[in-house]
Amino acid sequence: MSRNEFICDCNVIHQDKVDDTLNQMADEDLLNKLAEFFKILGDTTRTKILYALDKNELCVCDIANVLGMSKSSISHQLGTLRRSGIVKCKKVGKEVFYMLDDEHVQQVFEVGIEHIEHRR
Amino acid sequence: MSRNEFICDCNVIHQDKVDDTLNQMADEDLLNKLAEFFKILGDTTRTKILYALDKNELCVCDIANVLGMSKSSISHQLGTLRRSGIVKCKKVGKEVFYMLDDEHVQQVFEVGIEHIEHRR
DNA sequence: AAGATAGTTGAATAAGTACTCAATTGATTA
DNA sequence: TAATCAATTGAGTACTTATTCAACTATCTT
Repeated sequence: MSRNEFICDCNVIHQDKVDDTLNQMADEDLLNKLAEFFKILGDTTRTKILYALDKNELCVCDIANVLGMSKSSISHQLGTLRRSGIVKCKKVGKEVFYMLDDEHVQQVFEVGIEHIEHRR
Repeated sequence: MSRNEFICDCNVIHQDKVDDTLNQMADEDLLNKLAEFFKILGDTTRTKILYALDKNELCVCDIANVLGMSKSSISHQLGTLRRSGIVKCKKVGKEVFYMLDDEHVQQVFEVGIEHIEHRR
């Protein structure tokens, strides 16, 4: 009687493959953080902000103008990106300049674009 | 009077940087698809499914047992992954075996894991 | 000191979505 | 043919979240 019977609503069909997969699975914690990372990238507004910041350091108003959106919504999203360590900022007078804080974002974007262009 | 005044609720502070960024921005369509791709990856269940399928081809029950979740919820998520071209499947009798259909997923995962391990 | 401007923040709302449950399909077997 | 089992599907629900709006903070200018 495997542990799975209590957790899942179906039988184990290929116990060997299930066990092998379970042995190779990464930490629950790592997989959650991985999903969290992609969730942050998985929004049009945030994607555009990051793409823009890859080209230039920009203040909130600049970004709002590039995307054609309100300052407030951009600021909210920048907060999300900042809290997850993907962008950082420096304050200069009244203005706050944002920039990328993670070289992995560019890499992930490149692969993502390859995926899209390959699939059309 | 720039076009931005009509779209956005704030002034253009650095017109040169805004223009330069706009010139370098990717297609709206590409950026939407990019965000869509990451959104698919940005869910714990789907991340775990993809990680598991990277190790073995599995049927729906196998995956349900590996993740300790119901067959129905796994099937729903597999549908999402299939429709976005990230996994494919082959039917063998009553069983349906799923596998990755995109080498970019592994690459993106690798970079994502680097990002997480670097940042702790 | 007063006014203007950049940016942040919290609450409210509207839209999206992951999972459950129940019903159904499709293939195998008795 | 009936029963069984893997898998799919649609509706319903609970939860999350992106944007708006309004109020607020901080900094600069006059």
